[in-house]
Amino acid sequence: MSILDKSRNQIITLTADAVLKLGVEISNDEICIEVPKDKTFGEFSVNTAMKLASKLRKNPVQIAKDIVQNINISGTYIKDVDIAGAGFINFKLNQDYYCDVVKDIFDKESNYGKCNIGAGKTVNVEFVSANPTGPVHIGNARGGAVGDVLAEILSWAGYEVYREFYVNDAGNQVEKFGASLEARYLEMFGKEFTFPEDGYTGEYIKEIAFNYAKENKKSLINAPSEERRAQLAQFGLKRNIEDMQNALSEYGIKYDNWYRESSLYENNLVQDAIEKMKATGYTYEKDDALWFEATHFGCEKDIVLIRNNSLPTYITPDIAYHINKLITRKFDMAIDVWGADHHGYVPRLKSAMEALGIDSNRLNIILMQFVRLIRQEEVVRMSKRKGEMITLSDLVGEVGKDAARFLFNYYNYNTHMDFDLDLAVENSNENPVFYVQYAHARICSIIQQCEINASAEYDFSLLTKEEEIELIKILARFAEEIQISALNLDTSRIPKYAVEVASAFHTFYNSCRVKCEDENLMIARVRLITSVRTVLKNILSILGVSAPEKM
RNA sequence: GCGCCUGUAGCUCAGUAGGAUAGAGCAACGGCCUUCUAAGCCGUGUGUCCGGGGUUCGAAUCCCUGCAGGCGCGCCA
Repeated sequence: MSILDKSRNQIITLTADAVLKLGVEISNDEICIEVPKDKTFGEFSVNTAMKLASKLRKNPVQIAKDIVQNINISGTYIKDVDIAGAGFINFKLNQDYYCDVVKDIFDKESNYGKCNIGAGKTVNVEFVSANPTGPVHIGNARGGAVGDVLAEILSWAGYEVYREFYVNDAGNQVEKFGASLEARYLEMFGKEFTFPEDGYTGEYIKEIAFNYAKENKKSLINAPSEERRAQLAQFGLKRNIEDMQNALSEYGIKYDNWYRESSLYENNLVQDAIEKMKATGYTYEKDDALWFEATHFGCEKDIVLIRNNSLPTYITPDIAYHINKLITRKFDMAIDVWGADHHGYVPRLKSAMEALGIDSNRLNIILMQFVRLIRQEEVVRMSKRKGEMITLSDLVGEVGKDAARFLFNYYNYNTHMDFDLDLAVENSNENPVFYVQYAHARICSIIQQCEINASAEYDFSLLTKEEEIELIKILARFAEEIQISALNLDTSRIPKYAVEVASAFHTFYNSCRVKCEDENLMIARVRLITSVRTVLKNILSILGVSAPEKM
């Protein structure tokens, strides 16, 4: 338990006990602790008196007075209790609290910030899952940054986390991919060809066809079309998947597993899923197709599972995949990170889970809003059809993984964000990632120059200046930030918190000298900034952003 | 037409499971380096929280409704 939680629990206990003495029994959950906006009110406040007002038919201020009279703060982190406003009871913390926070950071070090709300639970985080018919593009870059950091946050929150990439290496898109490659292949040899409708038009298709010809002596020109397409598609998929793996690896993402859609077919899991769906009784045949009665589960329309050409639609292997995640592999929770354009698909997949008797709350879908790229103050237009797009590799090459990962996580996934390429490369102060890294580098430099003995006695009660206290207060919140982020599946709090920590440090730096005459004070302050460094380092590692010691 | 997301300062965004006087950064202006990294700090101004109703001690936050933008509503994925 964090020191912050300890202090909160004390406040809850003190309040509940005091209320009990008034002859009213309330549960601890009913006591709601808040942080007052105005610092002069103290660190925490409780609105219990106001809540009890109607029940006791008394003035909230009078109730607050009665409560406060019954509070005994001895032996706690509380220094002072006050009443203000409409009946808020305000608590101030004592120096022991601040000392213990710094000590706690020292003890836990690289584990400081962890919490255990997910202890004993497993979670599968599936993200990016870009189509292997082309490179990882910029839209996936946001999902990659968010998915990876979300996985890391959950891991810090105590979950056992498994990162997965779902490779769509089967089905319609792969057919089109093969047909597109075939056309380019034939074109290259001056043969007659027809380019498929809705085919892939990017330059990379030509490159793949060219490379195939270069690496394979055996010509496909006279092979049957079916074989030719299959050969080219398999070759292209292998290439593309390797490229995606490299690009994502440069982006700092390592998956535990690349799950192949094709393996669902190979292992008969798609057929199994169809049987399971049929067994629910919510399927029927119409127009030579197999339908799932999704309307029964609140969807607007029923869904086709198997087309009249006897091939499954996209959702069918996806149902099989989620059965595999939630039943076969028994993950307590599955998180899918998708683009916002898939939102209509969410209720369909969930309704299939419900039909199968799986609690659909175990499936959490994060919908990323789209990213617009801005260059020279103009929106960069991209067209997937024409193959004009900026890839993840382009982005990492242009702005670096640190800036990209930090900025994508800086905004909540629900916001339609603009990514300004010029700004991200500019090492300016408008770029929060540099602000945070700079704080880290600055601390490293100071610590190096102070050379204190590691076993030196330290006295944190010397850390009483306003800037020191403010800094410690913020450091104390780390585990709570992780917890809230994990509960809300929201990564954006963490980079914002990083900026807050950095800012409090810079303010401290400008008003308190670390390397100073008073040796005891110096030792205490070196310890303090070392704990700031620990927190920054831990945050940056969660974000997958480097923590430079020099800048 | 129906559904989901969004609407807060000139710009980009916070606003913690309704709380006290709605906040940061950037941009603008003015200060701070003979001493630990000025990629930094300090100070100054800004609001129809999209509009309109409602719920209550109290609403940017919850409900209803209107407006604007994005996205979806395939036997595509």
